[in-house]
Amino acid sequence: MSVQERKQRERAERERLILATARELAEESGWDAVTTRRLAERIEYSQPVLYSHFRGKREIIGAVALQGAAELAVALRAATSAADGPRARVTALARGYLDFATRNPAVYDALFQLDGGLAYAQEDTPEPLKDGFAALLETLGEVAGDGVHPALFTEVFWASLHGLATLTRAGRLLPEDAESRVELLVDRLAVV
Amino acid sequence: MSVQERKQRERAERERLILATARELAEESGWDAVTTRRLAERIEYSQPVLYSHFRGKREIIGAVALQGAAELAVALRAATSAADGPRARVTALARGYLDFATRNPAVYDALFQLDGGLAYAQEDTPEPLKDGFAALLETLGEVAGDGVHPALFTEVFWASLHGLATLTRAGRLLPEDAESRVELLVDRLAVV
DNA sequence: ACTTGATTCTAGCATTGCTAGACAACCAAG
DNA sequence: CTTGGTTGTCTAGCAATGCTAGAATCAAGT
Repeated sequence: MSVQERKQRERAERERLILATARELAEESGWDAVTTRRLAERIEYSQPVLYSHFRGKREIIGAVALQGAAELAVALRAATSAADGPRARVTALARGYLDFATRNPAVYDALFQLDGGLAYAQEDTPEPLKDGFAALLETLGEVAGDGVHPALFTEVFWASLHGLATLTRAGRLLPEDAESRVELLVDRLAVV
Repeated sequence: MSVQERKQRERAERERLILATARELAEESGWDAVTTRRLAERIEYSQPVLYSHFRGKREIIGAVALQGAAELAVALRAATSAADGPRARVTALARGYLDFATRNPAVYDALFQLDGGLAYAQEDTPEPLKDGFAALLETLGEVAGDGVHPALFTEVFWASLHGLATLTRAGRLLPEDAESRVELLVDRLAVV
């Protein structure tokens, strides 16, 4: 048995290596640069090995997205926990979210821009994704306002953040006024 | 001279054909399906002809994006002109925007998701893009609220709409509650 | 030592964006 | 009409992509 166990361990280790390398490559030069050949070369295996772990490139993106969702949830909870009062928590949440998108553009792309073959907003949505949304909901639910469904409010707030994040990163919005935009958004949307 | 003029006309006509076909193909099966080979075949010319009109695929996307920007501006002005009062105009604007994104997903992608090699939010930004933003500003400037820069407010509102549009289309938000989200957004962001 | 079964690699397919160089069509001058 | 040159278009090909079939290799158990 121990032989098989060792093999399984090694296999799991290699899978981690693949994902870490894919992410590294993507953050370095974008997901377009993550070709199966380059990835295979970096992990010092041949291409077909990748396909023994993942169905294809899409599934690799999906796996990175799941990692990212978990990290995003952690980052959001860390950001809000330091703040006092609902209003301050929402501001911290917004800043934390945009910060995450700026600092991990490739992971953010995997999560919300690219096709990783994941199911969103459904029953079979993977746990990390649900938890990411839950992290948003925890803080935003407090400021949804009377008669407004917390989940609906969270969706709208999230969409706004997402819009700011993507438009800024795509050069459609200048980064200078990022902070003013966040303040305006929180001021208007959150009911305190 | 008339010979040259005819040739120029024919050339311009063919350029229109290329763009219309690219757009058609993109709306049919997404921009990934718009390959230079398929495009060339549809217009019944060989691939290199495309490169005598555009530097490459990116520039074709950019050209479609410019068309789209002009159409979006028209659509937004048409939507708002029928509404009475600032509040109704903003609602109409939001609906019109999301409608445009839903009805022309490929064009919307060319405009705001893909790289068409265009400059945004700068001096050398092409006129149609500036005008698209202007169309938003005309209606949103009215409801920015005291002490809030109209352009800043427009950016935030636009980002929210963009977030709703992209997340919905990518399956990250369910389309059922689209209308509720718009109402909530307008209610909170617009100062009437 | 040998066989068997899993694992990994080499080599290749079809498709992509893009381009060089051959070829043909056309127009102006003789 | 013929010729010469320009302009335009096409054929053929490159390197890179995602993915896969089948050969080669390695390790485990007898």
